[in-house]
Amino acid sequence: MRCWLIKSEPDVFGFADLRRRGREPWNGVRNYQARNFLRDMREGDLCLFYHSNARPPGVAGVARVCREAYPDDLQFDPQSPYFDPRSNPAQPRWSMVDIEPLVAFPALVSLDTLRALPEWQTSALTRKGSRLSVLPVSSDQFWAALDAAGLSLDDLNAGPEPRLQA
DNA sequence: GCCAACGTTGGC
DNA sequence: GCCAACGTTGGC
Repeated sequence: MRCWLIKSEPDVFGFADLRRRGREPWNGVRNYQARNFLRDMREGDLCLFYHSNARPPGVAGVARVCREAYPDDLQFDPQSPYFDPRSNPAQPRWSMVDIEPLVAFPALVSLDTLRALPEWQTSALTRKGSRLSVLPVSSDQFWAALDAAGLSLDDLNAGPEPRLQA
């Protein structure tokens, strides 16, 4: 099982939204490196759900991949901001996975907190100027983030988050 | 294949 | 709102 970090702007779609939805297609990724990482994801992989463009930015919880990569339908929708006129259904350019919420962090683990952890020194997340929205995370980094949230393996094994009311 | 112009990301 | 860093586009 691999670990990942995925970014989302909470004003647009935050971890609480994922808890309300129960499950969500992770669409709109339009960067080749990030897309390739999406395609590497396997069912059951864990994702740190990161809030970008937030004050403060940081990890809000853990999600789990519940469907592996398939074509992102928004690339074919002319009404969508994610429409890509150069893609075609025979050879879709962009992919998405489905994710579900697993554990909400009791409190956000901020970017500042991650930066202070030795495990995170080498991450693309903490590297200045890096804008990658999907990136691999080592198991050391994953557990360090979970520990910073005050959580343990037991909390992950407790199973999916109860669905929030919409 | 180079590279200038442009658009976007995302922390601050 | 600013702007540094980065990716993409397209003329040549």
